[in-house]
Amino acid sequence: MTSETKLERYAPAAIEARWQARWAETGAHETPDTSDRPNFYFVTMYPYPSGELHVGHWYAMAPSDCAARFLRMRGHNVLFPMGFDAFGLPAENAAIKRGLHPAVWTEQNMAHMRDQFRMMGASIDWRREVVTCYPEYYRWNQWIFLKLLERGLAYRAKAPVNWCPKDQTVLANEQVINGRCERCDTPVVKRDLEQWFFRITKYADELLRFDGIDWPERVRVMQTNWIGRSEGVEIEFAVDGHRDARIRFFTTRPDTIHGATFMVLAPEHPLVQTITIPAQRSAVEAYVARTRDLAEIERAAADREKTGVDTGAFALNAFTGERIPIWIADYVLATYGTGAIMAVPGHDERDFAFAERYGLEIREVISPDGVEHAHLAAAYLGPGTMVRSGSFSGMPSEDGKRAVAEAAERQGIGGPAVTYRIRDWLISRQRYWGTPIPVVYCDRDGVVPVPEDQLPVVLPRDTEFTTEGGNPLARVDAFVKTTCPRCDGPARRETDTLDTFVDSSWYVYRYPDPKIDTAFMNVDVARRWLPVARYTGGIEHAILHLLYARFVCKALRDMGYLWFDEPFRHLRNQGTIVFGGRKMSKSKGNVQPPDEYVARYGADTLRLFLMFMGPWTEGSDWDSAGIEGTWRFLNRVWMVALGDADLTGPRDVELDRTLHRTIKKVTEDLEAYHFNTAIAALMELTTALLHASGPSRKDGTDAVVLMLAPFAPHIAEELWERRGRTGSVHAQRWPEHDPEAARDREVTLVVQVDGRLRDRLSVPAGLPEAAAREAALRSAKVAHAIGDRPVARVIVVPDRLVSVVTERGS
RNA sequence: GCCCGAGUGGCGGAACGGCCAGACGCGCCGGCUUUAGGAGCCGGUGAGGGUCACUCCUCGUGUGGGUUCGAAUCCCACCUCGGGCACCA
Repeated sequence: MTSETKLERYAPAAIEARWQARWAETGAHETPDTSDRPNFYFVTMYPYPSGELHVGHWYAMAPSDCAARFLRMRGHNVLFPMGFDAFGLPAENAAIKRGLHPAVWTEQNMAHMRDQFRMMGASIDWRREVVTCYPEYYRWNQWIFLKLLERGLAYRAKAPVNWCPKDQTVLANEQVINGRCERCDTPVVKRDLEQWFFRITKYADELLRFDGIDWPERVRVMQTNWIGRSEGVEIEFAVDGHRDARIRFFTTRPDTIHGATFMVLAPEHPLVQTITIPAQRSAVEAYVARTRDLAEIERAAADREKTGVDTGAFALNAFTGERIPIWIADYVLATYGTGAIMAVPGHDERDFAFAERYGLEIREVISPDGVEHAHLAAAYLGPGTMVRSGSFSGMPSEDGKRAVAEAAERQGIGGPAVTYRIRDWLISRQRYWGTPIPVVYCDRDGVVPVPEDQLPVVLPRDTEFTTEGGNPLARVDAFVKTTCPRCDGPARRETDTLDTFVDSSWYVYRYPDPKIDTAFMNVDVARRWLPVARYTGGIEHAILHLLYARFVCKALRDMGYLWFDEPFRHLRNQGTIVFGGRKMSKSKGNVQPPDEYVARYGADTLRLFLMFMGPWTEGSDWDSAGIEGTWRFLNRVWMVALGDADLTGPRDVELDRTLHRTIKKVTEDLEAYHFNTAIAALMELTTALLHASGPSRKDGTDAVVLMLAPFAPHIAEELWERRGRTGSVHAQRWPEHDPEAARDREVTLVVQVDGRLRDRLSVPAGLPEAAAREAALRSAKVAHAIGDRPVARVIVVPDRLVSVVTERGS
């Protein structure tokens, strides 16, 4: 491909800077609220302002930008906003370490990251930026809290909660991963503390439904498992010698109730104190104390030997009439069900192990073969026939579930019940850099919400950040000491701040008009955009942000503030980008800065490379080795678009066919976020163009520049201009594929004999079956492969293959 | 332990409503160009075998079975890796 006039080289640095400046000047990415095109709200999860956009951020955001640009060219008025999840612990830790105020540190980071977004060429409408640490934003965070409080969806309660000793704060269950703090990996411990919660459990059933939203199966499964709905019955047994004491328990296996030979309470169960007999008191108290100090990971280790202590008390099994011992053990969790179980060692592995260790009775009440066995070597978990079960004996255990439940109901000691694994969302944090929870504590009036017209409760700027621990906010007297809004008497402000997941649970409602100061959302503008048509982000938020956002949406809907049931209509998660064996993350110290690659190859090449590495939803190992490939590709496009070629003459039907197939492929791939295969198709087309001439080359090249625009926005703009076209390439319509031009005239017919490929025939498309069969049998190679064996049958798949089966071969 | 997802050249990955395995790219090999380095361009590249020029043959998608004229693709079992949940009664 030599060209006589020397072609100027592709120099990305100058080109990218020039177009970024031009886009800023012309407001190219400022999306109007109304236009002649349908509105389309495309959001990618906003980042935490950790300091810089690393390759992991680019991996999340460049493809999202590509998808947004594609939808624009497809005729939508796309709003693609960005903001910062600006509250949170790292800012506070940086303050402690470097003596920089969290606000200053955060502001610096955001400034730098905005520049980096521009460098990436992201088509963000910055007029709509949302920053959660500004009072204009967190004021509405406080307002939402008050609304939830009004509606009984926020409450304060003392409960055993997760405490991270390193971060010196409590955590929500969702933020404890394998017994460790999600942020710092420190094992968490349980503490009994009075904290603020959001009543997410009230929406458990609705959160299990995903009607009308297009979300990945994986996320739906994760949320479903996390919510953990379990149907069974709740029954209560009386405690022998205690008139009023009843132990309620939940079970999914009422059919095994005649095998309940003892009961177990969680050590934290409120009845423990009441029922423990004097002789057992010291042993029980010691065990309770030991449990309290145990780290959650140790307690939760399923392989750990079961321990427990006898309370000395007895319950009365209402079905057998027996007195059964009541134990406490830490394998029963205070936070699930009622914190108490009927133990059926014959048919539950955990109860079996416990009974064996402490010599408690193991009784078979479900028999797989209907015969009573004297001894059980292990718990039998399957279905069978009820035995040793009084009047229920002989009944299939599946029927027994309902029969026992009904019997319990008749006796007035129980009934059907549903239990969930999900707990209410703990939203208090004992940290400074967050939204102050807008309540005060008054000696006379108790807990008093701050009136709406006194919002925001501003986070005081001046405080001391030390490593001493304790919430710095609690040390700011001017903040803490206040007057009660009700009685004007002296009062104390709440010094806990809101979990930052509260901030992110509603930020997408704020983007359409982030400046409105009379409401959390500008309804008139938001109606044109919401709900989010497409949302993208990391899979790590499957049961954190994505679950919380659904809950807050439903709660706001029920209060009349939203008109839809789900915040995100369509969701796709990019996979994780792994470097050095772990997820790329600043807190793990393995980030790859993009700067070096941008300086050397340009942002367009890096964007393209990240999208080309592999399927976006699968994630990838970061290995920059292949970046040369996308760089070369852009150079080839440059050459095709600007190099000399004879553009006169007849059309090239074959090239036109390649072109229209490529348009179809790239269009379909981009709809589905299959960036890697779309780029491969563009590479193929570009190579074909390099060797072509005539009007087909010209049209094909225009199409390549257009289709490249979402992937590599700068070079596409430059080539569009240099090729003498007017307007921005990004304002053009996406090319349409012509099915007629894409259609094959000739196809390759594969001929198999006894399953082996023996010949390929080039035949006209649409060849009738009989003719295809005949053509195949005429082939010398096929005849040779058949030999002297008789042909048993011939299968023809039109335009694809002919399969010949011989008698011996079949 | 339970529930998902995935195993394809030296590497990243294509093809998965059954039908030409390895698109595209990296790397590597050869050639052209260049004073040289670099860059670029052209060709080759799953393994093995063959009158290796053309045509050709055998094997080949984690392992072992199965269904089918035909399996990377469907079914069963197993192994390995990744992710989620994990004493949830």
